[in-house]
Amino acid sequence: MGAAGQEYPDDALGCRVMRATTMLLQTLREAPGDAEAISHQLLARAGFLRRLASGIYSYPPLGFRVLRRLEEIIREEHARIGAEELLLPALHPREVWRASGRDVTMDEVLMRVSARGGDFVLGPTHEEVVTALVDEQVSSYRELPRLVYQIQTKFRDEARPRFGLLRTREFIMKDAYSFDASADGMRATYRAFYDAYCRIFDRCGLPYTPVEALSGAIGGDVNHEFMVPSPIGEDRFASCTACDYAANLEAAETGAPAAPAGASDEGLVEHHTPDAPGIDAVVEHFADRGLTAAGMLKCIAAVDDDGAPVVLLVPGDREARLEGGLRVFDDADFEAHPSLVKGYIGPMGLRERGVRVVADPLVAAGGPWATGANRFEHHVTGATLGRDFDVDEWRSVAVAREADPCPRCGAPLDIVQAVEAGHTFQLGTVYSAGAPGATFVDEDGVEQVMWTGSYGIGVGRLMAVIAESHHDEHGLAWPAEVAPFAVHLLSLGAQRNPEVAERADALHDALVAAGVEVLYDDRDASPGVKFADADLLGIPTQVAIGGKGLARGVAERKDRASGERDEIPLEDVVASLTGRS
RNA sequence: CGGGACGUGGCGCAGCUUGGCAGCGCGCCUGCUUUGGGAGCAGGAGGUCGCGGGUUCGAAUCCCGCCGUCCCGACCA
Repeated sequence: MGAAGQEYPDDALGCRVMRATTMLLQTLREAPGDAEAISHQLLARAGFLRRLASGIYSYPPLGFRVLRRLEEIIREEHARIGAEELLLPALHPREVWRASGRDVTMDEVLMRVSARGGDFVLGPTHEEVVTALVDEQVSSYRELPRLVYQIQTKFRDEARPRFGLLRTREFIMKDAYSFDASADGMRATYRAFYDAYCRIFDRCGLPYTPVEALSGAIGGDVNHEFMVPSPIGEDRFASCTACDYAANLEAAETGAPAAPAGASDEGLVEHHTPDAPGIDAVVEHFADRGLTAAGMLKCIAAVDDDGAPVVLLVPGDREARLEGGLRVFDDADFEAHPSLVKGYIGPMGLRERGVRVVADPLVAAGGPWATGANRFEHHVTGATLGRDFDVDEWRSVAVAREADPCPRCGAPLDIVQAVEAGHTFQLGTVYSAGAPGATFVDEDGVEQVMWTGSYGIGVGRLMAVIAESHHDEHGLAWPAEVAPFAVHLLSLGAQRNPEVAERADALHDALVAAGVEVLYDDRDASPGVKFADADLLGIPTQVAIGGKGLARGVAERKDRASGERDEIPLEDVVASLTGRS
């Protein structure tokens, strides 16, 4: 055994605690009862994280090393596109959020703090702060573009933290922000970030799909989510089985449906349908006519950006997609528009009453329809497009389903459950033109507004997603680039065999000297315990030194991911692990 | 915020129905024996049974209130 307190050089992560006997690490045979997701169970069992409170986690050294690895990959790829790292305050004067209006729009997730200096917000994101910073320091087009990023803890008062690191109240986030002199510049910068993101996720060993997304509360136009398929995903996206079309289900369109059904001479008939405000109740009422939900026309009343009423039409067995700006009617809206009867809306005569009608193309392919009669407790059957009602605008507003046609090529769509691991936005001038604002003087001496983008990756979430997709029944199996150590060295039976201890100690020292990041399991534990823990921790390469191998002058090596084993002559171990064989 | 479940040593759980010395497995400490895929024996440490109140001679157990945690839903840069 090496002398206690012996000094070793710091490794690449600035850590010299590499012996299991001196590391703050406890593995658990059983997962904590509050861990549901497999990633959460394994990360907790292997000692990568500990829960302090709901959605708040500590990272013991092993987990911290994985975070540092992820950060290093992110730093390298950001450096490649010329982005500079900076650090921003976590504590923001509440006035900053009042000025941008997001104290209202993000009200529910803001964590507020009062202190002697006044009222503060724990930053959930930093667009306002960084925009103000760049505006102060940049005044000329000559200084643009500017690309900056931060890696730091952010806070959101999540309604429901879940699945371990997937959704937490305090989380480590990489956020980047870009400032350009023109829309074209912004688009070029966006492309650079998009490519950097692909490299980052590739290096993390993740199967990912960039999907088109809605922009949500952040605002802006073009944006992509980087999705990793997973059963714990909170999102779903549509993905074409033939071309590269992929979009979040909230944004996914579908192609034109099959040819319209043959003409029918069924007349429009009004029926008394007491106590049947929903699709299910109406279907039951007309059960003897063979009506199904697919034969009903679902009519959703909404209000658009300008406050004007819109009715969306989709088949009754479909969900309607409310695109940006549309808001479903509340009770006050129904009072303001008495011609739209809650629970009994039909498309007939709406245009005449100044209500815009937007229909999914599926509506043209079906019918005649059963639908609301615009009269309390009455529905109609036989409603036919062109005869009984018309449509102002045809648009894909039904939520896509498995096997729906792709909007680009018509091939069937897959629906995939996934985790959003990263998100890139072209913000345009949303923040730079408003408060706090960011402007510069162009080559003609005229003041212009900067064109901006923002680009986020949840670092803790990334760790969970990698664990989710890199494990087996024995434990974790980290991809090489993100593993906490490169090599897990196990001494077997060192207590009773001094030569094993000597050889293992010497090998540990030699590996450290050669710059190999090695975790040395020098505990006085049985071989079974060490093997089981090694498989649980998931360090890519395991090297075992034991009496059996020693007798033949070899160490045994196992590749954690594939399970493949081989033997290496002791004198060749360092060379083979450093790639110099 | 709505629905459901659960809070008992570091971790996993039993005990609660029917009130009567707080238990089991893992982990931890000491000793001996073991030793190539989560060893055995012996001894030991560690718990205000989530918190507060009530009922009772007596409450982990029954009643009331609160807090916390997880799951489903709503929400979600």
